[in-house]
Amino acid sequence: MDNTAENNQKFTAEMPDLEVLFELADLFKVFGDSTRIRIMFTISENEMSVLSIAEALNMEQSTISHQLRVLRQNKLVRVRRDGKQIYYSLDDDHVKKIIEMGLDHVLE
Amino acid sequence: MDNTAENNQKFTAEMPDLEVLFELADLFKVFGDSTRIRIMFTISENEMSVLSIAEALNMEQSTISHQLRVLRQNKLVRVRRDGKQIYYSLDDDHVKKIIEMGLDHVLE
DNA sequence: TGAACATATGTAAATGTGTTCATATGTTTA
DNA sequence: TAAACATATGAACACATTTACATATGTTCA
Repeated sequence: MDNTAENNQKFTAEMPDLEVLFELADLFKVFGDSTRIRIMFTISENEMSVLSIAEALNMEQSTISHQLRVLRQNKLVRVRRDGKQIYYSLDDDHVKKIIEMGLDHVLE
Repeated sequence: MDNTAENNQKFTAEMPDLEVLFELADLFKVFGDSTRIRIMFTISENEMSVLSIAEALNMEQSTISHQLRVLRQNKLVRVRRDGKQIYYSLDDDHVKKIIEMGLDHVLE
């Protein structure tokens, strides 16, 4: 059984509970903002402090902080404090894969 | 080179142009609404008419029609007219895979 | 052709979201 | 401890989104 068939089988099972569908939509909502997408790209290779991210994207520190909170709440980033700075990085390869699937669709 | 490494390489390449990032965010925005997610599940196995979808989800016909337009504009559904009815189905396995990746994250 | 049916669309109301400004919280170091 | 710095948070505004209602458009068939 190849990967595609496996995926199809999984997908075409019964529709998940409404609650799960809401969670799913909420997850995608997080990816549905260009600032958050840019943050995710920015911290995809190396962890970065909040100010560095803000500078890299040329946006307000508070804007980035607000959006990092959304990413945090949805468990999409890892957080590490070192002295005054707080470093953010992407949580796992899962996140990258979701973005890649989207990129594939957009770029085709 | 295994699949994961391949994906990482693709992902960690330079950040795409701003324009692409906007498109990417717009794509995910489409997945970020529970009504549209439910529609996508509903038509994932068999094509369905607009009214059937509306009945299946117990929502107004116009609501479904509005959301189907969003899905259409983003090339996520296929459309086929047969007489008075218009049948919608998911466009490709791409779409299913994006949803599955999301489900994996939500269900873990 | 006209009535009946299926779908699409315009509009308006309610709700949600992103950003900024001001400020609070937490950490370091002089 | 106080000043300086990094980050987080509350509030307000502008803007976007979802939905429902009313109605237009398009198709069939009597």
